[in-house]
Amino acid sequence: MNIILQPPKCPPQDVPSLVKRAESIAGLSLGELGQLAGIAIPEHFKQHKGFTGQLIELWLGASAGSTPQQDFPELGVELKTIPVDANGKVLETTYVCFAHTKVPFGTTWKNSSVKNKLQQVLFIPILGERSVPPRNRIVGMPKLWLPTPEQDSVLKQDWEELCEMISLGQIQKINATQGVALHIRPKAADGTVLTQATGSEGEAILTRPRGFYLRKSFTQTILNDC
DNA sequence: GGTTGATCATGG
DNA sequence: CCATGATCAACC
Repeated sequence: MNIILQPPKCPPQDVPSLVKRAESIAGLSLGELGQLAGIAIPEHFKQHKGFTGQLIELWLGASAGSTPQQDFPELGVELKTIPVDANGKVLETTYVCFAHTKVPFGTTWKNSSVKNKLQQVLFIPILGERSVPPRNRIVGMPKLWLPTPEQDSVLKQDWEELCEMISLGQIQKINATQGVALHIRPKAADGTVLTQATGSEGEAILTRPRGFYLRKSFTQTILNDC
């Protein structure tokens, strides 16, 4: 009666089959998925922070760890795993993409990488708090999300405000308290990594690389709206 | 307890 | 160094 599951060898041909694949692994633990795929699960994620995402990518047939940029370019779908607790509460913010420390001329919300990434997202909740060993964390039911006009508007406002500060040379003043749904935080291997930016007088400065992240409250409303 | 800022691994 | 995948842990 048991169906022997194994990771697909090719990318899904359309969005419904992608969702179907995601649904087929819902309810299984990372340990089970690892075992079926012949992959060992780390005891903790202290040094393997991207492990869950890569395991799910494998099981859904995304380009295996090689060429990033988009998970399913043909489908226009971005894949995001998101840790939740037993009550479905979102435990972490969600990384969206790198934040340019210099805003290229002509960049608008419509052609921004943030909007591009968030056009269509398949969220896969992973049930398990930090106290739960990774192998015992359970894959939840996937949720395919397309921003509503209201959500798009909120994201657009946050993005425009943050980009305006960057272009005005105020990047040093940006912190993660800004933004209703979208905020900017450091994103680097460690504190020594620096990148080029523009200072308040228009001069070239070096600053920490940043990334755009979705607030927990925002992703929470997405997951709740089923 | 929840958020912000720091950090880890990997590939190009 | 940039960008992918995120979680850790200090701090308020």
